[in-house]
Amino acid sequence: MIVLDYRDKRPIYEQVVEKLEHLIVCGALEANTKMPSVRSLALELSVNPNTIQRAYAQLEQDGYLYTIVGRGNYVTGEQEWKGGKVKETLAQLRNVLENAAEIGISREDILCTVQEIYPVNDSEGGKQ
Amino acid sequence: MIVLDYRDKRPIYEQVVEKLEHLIVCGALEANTKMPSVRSLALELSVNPNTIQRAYAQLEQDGYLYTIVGRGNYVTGEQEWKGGKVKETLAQLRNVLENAAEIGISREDILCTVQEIYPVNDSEGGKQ
DNA sequence: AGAGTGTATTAAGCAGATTAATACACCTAA
DNA sequence: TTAGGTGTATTAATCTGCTTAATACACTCT
Repeated sequence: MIVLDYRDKRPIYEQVVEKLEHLIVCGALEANTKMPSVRSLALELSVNPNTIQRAYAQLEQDGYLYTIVGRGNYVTGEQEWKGGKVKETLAQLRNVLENAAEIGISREDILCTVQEIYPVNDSEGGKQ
Repeated sequence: MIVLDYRDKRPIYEQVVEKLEHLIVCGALEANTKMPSVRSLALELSVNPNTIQRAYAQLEQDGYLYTIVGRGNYVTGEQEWKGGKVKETLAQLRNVLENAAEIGISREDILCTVQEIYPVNDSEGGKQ
């Protein structure tokens, strides 16, 4: 399901949180999908169950999973995390842009980078 | 010169690196300015000299300081770090934009945020 | 010579991450 | 009802990195 990077200096549980969050956010794991049990994922990653437990607890707190004791952990619907995630991402964007402005990166260079990720053809005006 | 945040969970030396880097990047510390000695800054921050030594070593490796043994640490010129910093910042920008696209943030919302940090009046066309 | 500088070393303490070994309550299916 | 899988909690031990502490040395300037 996921692969750990042992060169990464961060705690294992943080890596697990990050990778599972990505799978959920990008839609690879649909809402209400049953996650692997704490013990089975720990076995798969050759890691202690406590470490996975900690990762799942974090994901639940962040709104990406919900838990039914005795049954397992399940993926939440987009509405549970979408708002917070958008807010967080826009805050990160402002932060990076402020750093960029501080070291003199031009508005044109910024817009050029936006164009890389959000491509738009001149011919496709405002509507489609 | 700088103030530590004890709520911050990161190592002290990382905070020192970040804050001094900011002072250099934003121009508060001009090129060839003499930095406080390892011992004096340690005293000012109520921290061990080894911790400051580690921060200075990191800043030197990143091109923000140069060292003359027996004399002290000095701020480098912009050309020493500008290139790497620009590259790093644009890479961060691409990363955030990719995350934004993934969760469905619109191009318009992105451009609106850019406008916040890089304001431009309609009346001021291309030249001034 | 003396004071201030960067640098290096060693030892110790501390906090967080991780492992390990259990234990308990819950749910589900046989 | 029972057995197995589930989440959850607890305790102890180990490990790693951060930090402090106490030195020591070579260098530069006055």
